[in-house]
Amino acid sequence: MTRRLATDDLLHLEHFLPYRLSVLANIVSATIASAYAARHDLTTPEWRVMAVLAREPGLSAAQVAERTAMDKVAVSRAVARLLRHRRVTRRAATADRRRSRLRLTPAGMAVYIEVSPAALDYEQELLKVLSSAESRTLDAVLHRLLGRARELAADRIIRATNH
Amino acid sequence: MTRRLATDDLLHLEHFLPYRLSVLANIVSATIASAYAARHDLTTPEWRVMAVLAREPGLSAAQVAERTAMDKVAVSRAVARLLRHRRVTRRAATADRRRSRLRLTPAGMAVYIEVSPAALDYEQELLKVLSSAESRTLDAVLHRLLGRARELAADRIIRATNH
DNA sequence: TAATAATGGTTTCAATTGTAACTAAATAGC
DNA sequence: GCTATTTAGTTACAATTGAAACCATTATTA
Repeated sequence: MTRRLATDDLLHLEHFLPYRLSVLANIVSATIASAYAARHDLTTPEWRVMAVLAREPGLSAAQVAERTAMDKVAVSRAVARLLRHRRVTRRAATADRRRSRLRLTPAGMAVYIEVSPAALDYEQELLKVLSSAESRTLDAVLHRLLGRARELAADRIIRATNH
Repeated sequence: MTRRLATDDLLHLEHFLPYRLSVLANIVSATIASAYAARHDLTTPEWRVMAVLAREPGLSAAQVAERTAMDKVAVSRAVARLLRHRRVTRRAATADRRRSRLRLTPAGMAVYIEVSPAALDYEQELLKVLSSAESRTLDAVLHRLLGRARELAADRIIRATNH
């Protein structure tokens, strides 16, 4: 008994995981950005660069790119703005003079120390609607989904490259 | 016994939920887009508009915006492209001539019917790394997080407006 | 050790996106 | 019924982003 192809068999946007992830991530990022963007004249890429440099001073731009999942152009632009605002310093690495060593200035650290708790508060407010078991599951699930998403993305790239 | 403020107390990007959501959503969206963008000359906004029109023919642009979480400008641009490619039709609503009624053409439906299973396959591939219990939890958790994120975003807007 | 390739990072140019201003039609107030 | 508002959607302009070309330095290799 074959059925006609019905729209029910096809994709329903509201239930489609990629769409839901995208909407959630956008609203969350926009809300957080609205908290620091105006007050500190800080973009999301800058904020990410600062966050990794706070924990690992002396990283190069490429290392920052790795840790923030940004591309090198985005890092370059964020760093340029941070330099102009005297929030980071840059000097050439002694061994390899192509490579830079980036650090937060005290002023940069001060901004980070002020913004960071607000961001963490927001995260806590968001997680209030989950039980601690759900939070743990979410943590594990996101970790595994990200790994899987990277695998699938790599697959595609190989296929696309070999076209 | 008070401790000095350490970077451990501050935000660690890799563990920060908003950051992780953003990275995951981006890689997932980019992978899916790479599947249909080149093959069908279709952008993500167009794809979303098509997906809702497939299920609910005759929606207005504003209704499409609601259901896709896009703003009206993005919908307008996506619809303009879809009209040019003869993938949707538009006529004015009889009652209110400002309002449009949008429908997929057979050609538009054909594209949707071709792309849709590939997108659903991708979703299944992604979810393979989760148990069915985890999938169900994720579903519920995303639903609640989205509701909460909307509340928090609304809060901010009110505060921002009353500055 | 000269020539070539690879790497780190920046710049340029085009495409995408966001914000505000706008047009057209409908509704509300008087 | 005439003006003021609101709503639906588009357009214009600025800011952001992405892809490719680019410069400088280091590594490779013949």
